[in-house]
Amino acid sequence: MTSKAAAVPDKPESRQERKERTRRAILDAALEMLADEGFGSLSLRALTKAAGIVPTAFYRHFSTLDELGLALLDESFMTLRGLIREVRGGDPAPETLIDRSVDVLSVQLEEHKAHFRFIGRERQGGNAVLRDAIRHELSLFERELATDLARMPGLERWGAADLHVLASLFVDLMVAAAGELVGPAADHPATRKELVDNLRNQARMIVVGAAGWEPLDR
Amino acid sequence: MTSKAAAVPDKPESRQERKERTRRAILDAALEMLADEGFGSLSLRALTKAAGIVPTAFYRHFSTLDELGLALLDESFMTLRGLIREVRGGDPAPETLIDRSVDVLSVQLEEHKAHFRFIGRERQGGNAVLRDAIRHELSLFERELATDLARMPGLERWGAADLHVLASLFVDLMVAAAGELVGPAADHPATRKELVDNLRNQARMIVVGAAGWEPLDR
DNA sequence: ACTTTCAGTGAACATTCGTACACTGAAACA
DNA sequence: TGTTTCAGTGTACGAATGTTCACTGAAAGT
Repeated sequence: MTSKAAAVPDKPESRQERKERTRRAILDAALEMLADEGFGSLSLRALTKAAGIVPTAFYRHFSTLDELGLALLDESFMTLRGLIREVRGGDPAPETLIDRSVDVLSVQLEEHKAHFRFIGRERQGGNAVLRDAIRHELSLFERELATDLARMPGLERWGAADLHVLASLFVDLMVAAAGELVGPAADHPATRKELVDNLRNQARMIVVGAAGWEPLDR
Repeated sequence: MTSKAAAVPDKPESRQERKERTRRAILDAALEMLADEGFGSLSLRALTKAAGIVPTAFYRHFSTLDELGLALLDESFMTLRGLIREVRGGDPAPETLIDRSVDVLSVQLEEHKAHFRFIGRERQGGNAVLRDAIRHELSLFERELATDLARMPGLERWGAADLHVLASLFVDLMVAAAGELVGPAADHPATRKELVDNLRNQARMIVVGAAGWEPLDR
């Protein structure tokens, strides 16, 4: 097919190019299979078959299944960090911040559905290594969010504990919303709109709470 | 051992008594194993071995593994409903309601850790049947919570949409907190106290938000 | 006292699993 | 040019999987 009909000479393929290509095939196959099953019940044989390689070839890229899981986590948290960066970029007008954040989340969630689904699944999943890694990364994410929030007008005098309360509320909200929006129910546009609208209102109610919040102790 | 040494005559065991006993053994074994793995990777052979029966005997109680999962869900949501009932009972003074709810949740969570862990795991787990069932039950739970909230002072004039926003916030918060509190990190008393304290503050911030909330449209 | 019911047994099955091992062939290197 | 490296192949293995079937023996029903 592509050998002669294609106009581009796609033949010359470096050795590490090819390796990287099958590595991606493995990662993509895993992400697709993880839509139907948990990481714990992921079969190496079925995975490699879906990736188009023979079972034993897997070990040329990962020495264990857990290593594959951690690689998937790296990818997934890359996109999660991209989310916060995209929200931060542009105008940081406090008024439009909620709408902007919800919109960005909605778009990124649709674009990298597999990554967020993976995080949401394995966050409470059976594998202890993945679970702890996700917990750690999410706490870093929350911390980063907290430092951002500290610069918001009206929150300058909040203590670390207050910021933690608010940031964890937002993270919990994001995780919960992501869990809903990656599900099959969110494919129906009207249902998806309801979910996003409710998410926006939830965020607003939390912001109202933050506005009326009197900082703890001290 | 128990045949002669025991003072109680534990011999006379009815047929359905015995059946119920092994059924419980299966359910308990499953709940224990589900602390380490997802339902999707639950092995029927390992399960029946843990329950003290031969693999094929499983089918005398459940015709499929999914049926076992649904039975576990029934149990788990029984305890969840017990939670809301216990909060409702006693004095419904709005002032102490948050502290009371958090305390009840903390105790019930410790007492029925396996049930809540099961719900939290399979909520985003691989099995579509369990996932949908949990989603449905949680939406019922949220609805029930919403009708309770509708009777609270200051919320009498809220619309269904407003109540949905607040109730879903509380449910998300409860699910998130449960996920943290069933983990091994919550075994350390100091860590657990931090988690519970933060949960209480999160609930308070939401309540402040609800107090300052102006109902949608109309 | 007999027959029936049925929870639990035990052997056997076809699959699927993860992994070890020796291999091939082309790219990278000398 | 000849040599080395190494991603991917193919076979083979023991272990574990879910499910079948005929069975046993004691409780339940007659």
